[in-house]
Amino acid sequence: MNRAQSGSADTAGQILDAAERLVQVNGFNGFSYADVAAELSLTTAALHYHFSGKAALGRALIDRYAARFGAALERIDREQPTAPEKLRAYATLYGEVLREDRMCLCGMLAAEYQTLPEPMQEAVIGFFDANETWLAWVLKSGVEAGLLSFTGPAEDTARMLVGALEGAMLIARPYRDVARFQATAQQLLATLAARPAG
Amino acid sequence: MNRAQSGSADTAGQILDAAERLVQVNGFNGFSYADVAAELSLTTAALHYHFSGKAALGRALIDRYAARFGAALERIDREQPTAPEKLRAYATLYGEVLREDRMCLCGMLAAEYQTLPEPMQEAVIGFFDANETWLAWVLKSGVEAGLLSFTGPAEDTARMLVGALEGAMLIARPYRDVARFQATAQQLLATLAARPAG
DNA sequence: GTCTATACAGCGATAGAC
DNA sequence: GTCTATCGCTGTATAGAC
Repeated sequence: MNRAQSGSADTAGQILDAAERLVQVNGFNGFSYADVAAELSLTTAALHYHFSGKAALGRALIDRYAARFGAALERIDREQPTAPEKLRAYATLYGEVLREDRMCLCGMLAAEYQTLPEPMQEAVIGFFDANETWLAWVLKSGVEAGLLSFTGPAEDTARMLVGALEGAMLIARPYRDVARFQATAQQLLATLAARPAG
Repeated sequence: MNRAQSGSADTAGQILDAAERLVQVNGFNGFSYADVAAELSLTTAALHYHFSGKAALGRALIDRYAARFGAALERIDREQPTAPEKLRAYATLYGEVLREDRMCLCGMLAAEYQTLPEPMQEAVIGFFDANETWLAWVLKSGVEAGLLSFTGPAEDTARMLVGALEGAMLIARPYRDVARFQATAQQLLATLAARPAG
């Protein structure tokens, strides 16, 4: 199980694995069917058997990525009891992606958004919406438990967190410096910690 | 003066204006010499007279953008007396770019970093370094004046700010929602405000 | 399910006329 | 300083054999 992260066995899965890595590193406009085919020692014609075109492949990429991310969030909910711990685990998800010299798939696609086919645009928005919804829920529960504190609606802080983490990845990657990301993540989370009541 | 922002008169400047907009919207891998030529009713051959190739054009793009940004920072230093006001003006710079449905040029190029020719990579890093240096200086002066407060080195908070603002732009653009960016910016700045001594 | 072969559009770039 | 014309390459995609 969870083969998606360690490499898929079937051809369609292998195509998705290779394409995913290529998009996360080079962008959707920076990779080609030929790149994927070469990596799997296939021809581009074989790729077209599994995915009708680049747009369909791209959409499948986001759908699988979003599903995997959703599963990771459920796992965090199960394993991390408190809101601050959930947030820390959430930031760690980003850090793990960055450690492989990748950008978040949807962060990369957000940059290229204007050039994407509409089915992909739709799925990118869905990814961010899901993240913000989950984060807002965590933030609210953290406030109720007296473990987090911030001003304004939880939704705003959720959006701030998604944006800040994506941006920290975006900038850290050219520097090839994961510590740069970690420092920002830690700083953001510290900001949300509830100060002892006085 | 400052013709760069309102449209250049000479051909080279017009090419830079058109290419800049195209890169900020579609990315470096999402625009072509043909796009720029069409927009100016020129041929791609004419473009090659002014810029030897796409790499040279890209480098010139960043250099001009960075110079303009540097000038904007100097202007902020002149016109905004206090650190919090400087930071607010800094965030406004980002907001103005976003209002034109553009991504920060170097934020966009950071996403495409791995596919960029080396002279462009170098210039992108230089842009972020300059921003962080300026921000760190502003943050330090704000702390000394008792107007800002944060924990850890000013350099870390400077990096956090650049990343968070770039990320907020990145995400706000697909939603075509400038308010989404403004909310994050405001939240970040509020975080840095010095709490009245008690 | 994968191949060979190929079509066709787009790309960056150059030569040489004007 | 801009044009026409063209080259070589890469891109996505398809037809049809195996």
